[in-house]
This record gives sequence, structure tokens and C-alpha cells, in this order.
Amino acid sequence: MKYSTRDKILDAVYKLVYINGYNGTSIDMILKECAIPKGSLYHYFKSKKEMVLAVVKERIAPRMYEFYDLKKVKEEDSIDTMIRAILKVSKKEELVKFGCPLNRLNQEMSPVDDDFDKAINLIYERMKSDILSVLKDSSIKPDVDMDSLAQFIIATVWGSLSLSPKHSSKKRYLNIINHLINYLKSLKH
Amino acid sequence: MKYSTRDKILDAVYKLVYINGYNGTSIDMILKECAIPKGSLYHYFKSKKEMVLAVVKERIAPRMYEFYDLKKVKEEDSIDTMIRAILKVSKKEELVKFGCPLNRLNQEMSPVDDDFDKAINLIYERMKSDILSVLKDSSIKPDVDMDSLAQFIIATVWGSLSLSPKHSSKKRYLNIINHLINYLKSLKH
DNA sequence: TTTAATTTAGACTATTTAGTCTAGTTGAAG
DNA sequence: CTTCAACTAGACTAAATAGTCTAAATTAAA
Repeated sequence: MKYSTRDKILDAVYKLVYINGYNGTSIDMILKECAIPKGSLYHYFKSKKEMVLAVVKERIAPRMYEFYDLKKVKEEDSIDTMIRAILKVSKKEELVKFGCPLNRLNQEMSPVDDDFDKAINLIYERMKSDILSVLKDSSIKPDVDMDSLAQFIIATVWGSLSLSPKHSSKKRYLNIINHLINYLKSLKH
Repeated sequence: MKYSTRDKILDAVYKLVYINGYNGTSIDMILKECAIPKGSLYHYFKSKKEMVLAVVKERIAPRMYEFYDLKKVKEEDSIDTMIRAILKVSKKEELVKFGCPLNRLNQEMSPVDDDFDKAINLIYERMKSDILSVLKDSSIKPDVDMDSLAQFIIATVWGSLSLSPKHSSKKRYLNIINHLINYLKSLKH
């Protein structure tokens, strides 16, 4: 199986935009990272924006869905499935170090570009509904508002990951997120 | 009292960088916003970076400290002082719409620039210690880890504010943050 | 009022930016 | 082997970028 030029570009752009942001990543940086000529890049993508939007859909989105695609363990309370997913985040070094790539791009691009706003929000909504479907068949008290709880979970995880990369660590993430887990457990029954 | 050129620049840069980010804000945009010539700008600041670092210290920092500078109401439990501060965030329209300016800049600049990382973290640490001092003389159970709780509060607030500006609203913020408040209340005694 | 320092003015520069264009190369289908 | 489309190659362009420089205007001090 060969590593196509298009894949090579998407991987490089994902990596560069993740760290440097959209405006901090130049076409030349991408060409250098891929070691391909300009002609190839513009053969696959008609503009920088279209290229990064492809990264959102083909690189960032799958990574996001991955975290909430936990197979429910038999007899396990769904709320524990959720907790497992939240804890699993700490295993991804890039997340702990540089934060959520979707959230990063969202903060940079959503206020200034509608297409990014739409593409990113589509992923966000899908994540939220994935979380909702897990929460729904859990033992959470029926009087709890599930929609805001799903958003609360995402917001807390993203927020915890958004602190300075210089001081970030798995331990720090787990310490912070421990409060979220305590809260979730308190909602049981 | 006159509105100095330097203040005019800092106000404009704060506003532009808040929305467009560091790399999304050009010198020309700043000059246009201020309606001043280039010579004036470079008379006050030796570079774009130095200028934005001044904005961090002189515009962003005060806004951050403001939120945790709540005068404790007599006989009030400090945990309620904290809750009041968190709720007060919803009153600032720009925060609800565009998120925390410190967090935004942090995500863009900290991974790629040490000076920004340092300047921003200094403010973060001060916020954290302000929160800690409020939590310390509250009725929170002694077995709760205060340091991670302070970070949990910041992370949750920042995370709630970081969602798409297109879909943000005071109501949404309050719905999400309600879970944080419930959790804080559960820690009493 | 004279002098000196501060501030304004904006033309200019060197570099970087995203994107174009034409020609050449490669690889698969017939 | 030939043909044609897919892809590579990189020189080139026009606009934008951060920053420089010298001169003029303004303000404050003497």
C-alpha cells in the first residue's frame, strides 16, 4: 500500500496547523515538510483554505470521534463508559501537550470564517450526540439535563487541555479531570 | 484627561488580536483601526511582538483579574463568592461571544513562543492563586485538593466559553456552568 | 521666544505570502 | 510500444508583510 502524495500533504498540514495554527502555517512550510513541489500541492487542493478544510474533515474529525467510540463493556454502567473515555484522553500525548486540535482551530477560525465555523461545528455536534447517546442509557438521575451535561463534559475536557503546553502533563490533566469524574459519579441513580 | 496615542494603539490591538489572533492581525489593520501613521506606532513599540506583549500585560491581565476581584459579602460563604464570580462572567458579552482573550492567545502563541508562554502563564498563576485564596477560607471539605479544584474551575469556564461564537449565548454558558456550580455546592461542609 | 525632545508623517525596502502557469515526467490502459 | 491522463517541477507574479528611515511638526522646558 503506497503513501499517496495527498495523504502526505494532509498529514503534514494536520501537524503544522495543529501546532502553528492556520495563519501561522505557510504554504512554504508545508512544501518543506512534505518535500514536494508547489505544483503537486495545487494539483490536489485549489487553495490553502480548501486544504485545511480537508484536514478538518479527514484528519481532525476521525481523531475526535475515536475518543467517544468506546465499546460498552458488558454489564457496565454507561456512565463508566463515559468516564473511561475521558480518562483515555490522557493517553494521547499530543492532546495533553497541545490541546484539542478541533478546539484550537475553532478558536482561531470560527470568529473570522463561516466555512470553518460550519465544518467544525458539525463535528462538535456529532461528538455531542455521541456523548448523549452514551449518557442516555446510563444510570444518571432523570432530572439532570443531558444536553448541557454533554456540553459540560466537552468544555471541561477541552478547557483542561487548553492550558500552557509548557506546564501540561498527564498528571495535571488527570488531577483536574478528577473533579469532573467525581461529579459524574455523584449523578448516578 | 487625554486619550494618548499609546492607549489608542493598545485598545485597537487588544480588539483586533482578540478577534483575529496574533497572526491574523497585520500592522496595516492596526494603523487603519487607530488612524495613525506607521512612525507613531514604531515610536511606541519596537516590534509587533512587543506591542502584543504590552497588550497582554496592560489590557488582558486587568480584565482577567477583575473577575476574581469580588468583594466578599459579609457572612457569605466564600464558595458562594466564587459562584458569584463564575456567574458574573455571563454578563460580559464579549466573553460569551468570543471566549477568554487570554485563553485564545495562549492557544495560539504558547506552543510557538516562549515569551508569550511566560507572560500568559504569569497571569494564569495569579488567577489561580486568587481563586485559591477564596476557596481556602470557604466551607469546602478539607479532603478536597484545592489546587486542582482551582484549575478545574478555570478550565471549565474557559472551555465553556471556547465553543463556537456563532452558537454562543449567555443562556448556553449558564446551562453548562450550572453543572460546575452544582459540583461546587456539593463540596460544602 | 528659543531650544531641545518628543511625536507624527509616510515613502521606502526586503522578505514572505498565496497562488499561477507552462513544460516535463511518469505510469497505467489499450 | 503507444497514447493519454495524472502528476511533478519550479520559475514567476502580484499583493501583503514587518520593519526602517529621514524629515517635518508639535510640544515642553529654559
